[in-house]
Amino acid sequence: MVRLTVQRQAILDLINRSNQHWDAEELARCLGENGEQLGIATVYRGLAALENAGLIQSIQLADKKRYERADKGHHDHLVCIKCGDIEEFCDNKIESRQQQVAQDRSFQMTGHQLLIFGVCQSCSNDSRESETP
Amino acid sequence: MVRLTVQRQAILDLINRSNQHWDAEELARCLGENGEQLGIATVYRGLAALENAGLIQSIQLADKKRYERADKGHHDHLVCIKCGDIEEFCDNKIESRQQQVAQDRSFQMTGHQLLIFGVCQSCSNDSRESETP
DNA sequence: ATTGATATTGATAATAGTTATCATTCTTTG
DNA sequence: CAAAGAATGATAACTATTATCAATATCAAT
Ligand SMILES: [Mn+2]
Ligand SMILES: [Mn+2]
Ligand SMILES: [Zn+2]
Ligand SMILES: [Zn+2]
Repeated sequence: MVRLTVQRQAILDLINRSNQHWDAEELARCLGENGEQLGIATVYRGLAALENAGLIQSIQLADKKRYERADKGHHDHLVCIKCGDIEEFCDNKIESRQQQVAQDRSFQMTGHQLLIFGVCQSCSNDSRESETP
Repeated sequence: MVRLTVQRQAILDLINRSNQHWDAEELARCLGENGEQLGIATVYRGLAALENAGLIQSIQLADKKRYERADKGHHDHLVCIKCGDIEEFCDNKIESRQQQVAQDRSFQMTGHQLLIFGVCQSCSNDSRESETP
């Protein structure tokens, strides 16, 4: 299993204390600001190790990977194309239909990722305000 | 609307004649081998322009974007983690549940992407053969 | 505790996919 | 035809991530 070095523990603690979806750079910066400065390569390796161990989870966005706490369990995401905000949801009907789809094709599913893109509530309020009525 | 230059027409034709999920590099190489050599930047720009116009569609994988015919309409994908093979499916129950999830949160959905990862049938056959029984 | 094997770190080079720049070459429009 | 507007292609630049490698740290016996 993973060796929980001070560096990895720092990464894990920060992620577990928060509710965000962190990218490697943000994480390194935040740790640095809190006196826990670690090399960017160590952050990438630490994140990979922690994810392998199931201690954190991630989502792959178009440009970068983002990590979050694993104790929330599996869920999927709504991504706002205006502000980048990420909301979460889990729909059991969707989850079970996916199993079915895979089974129907003799495809041994190991995982999945569902991203819903669009405009979040707060962003659509913002644009409504600035309309010419 | 898009200007259908000879370069873009070549890209579009190749995609429309095939059933694959092309990345920019593959496309450029294949065109080059068929006497339609175009700069890689032109390929990237052409793909973006054609997609904007709705003439092709794409999926964003972890490492790169892959393009395919648009006339098949929307569908989602099963990606084999062994051989990279990409299968397609469309499940109306999943599609409608997504609408519901978005609506419930006042999230204005503009699109989505569902990737199911796992081992395809042919790859799981392969590994069964090489087992010690 | 000492030693030797193994794993981790951090600085930095390298890689991969993609976008930006810019001079040149089409197209379109008046 | 001439000016304005796009598109092209070579290549530089950029971003996220991985590879390299020497220096440390940790582990597992002796
Ligand atoms: Mn999440
Ligand atoms: Mn497809
Ligand atoms: Zn938003
Ligand atoms: Zn396969």
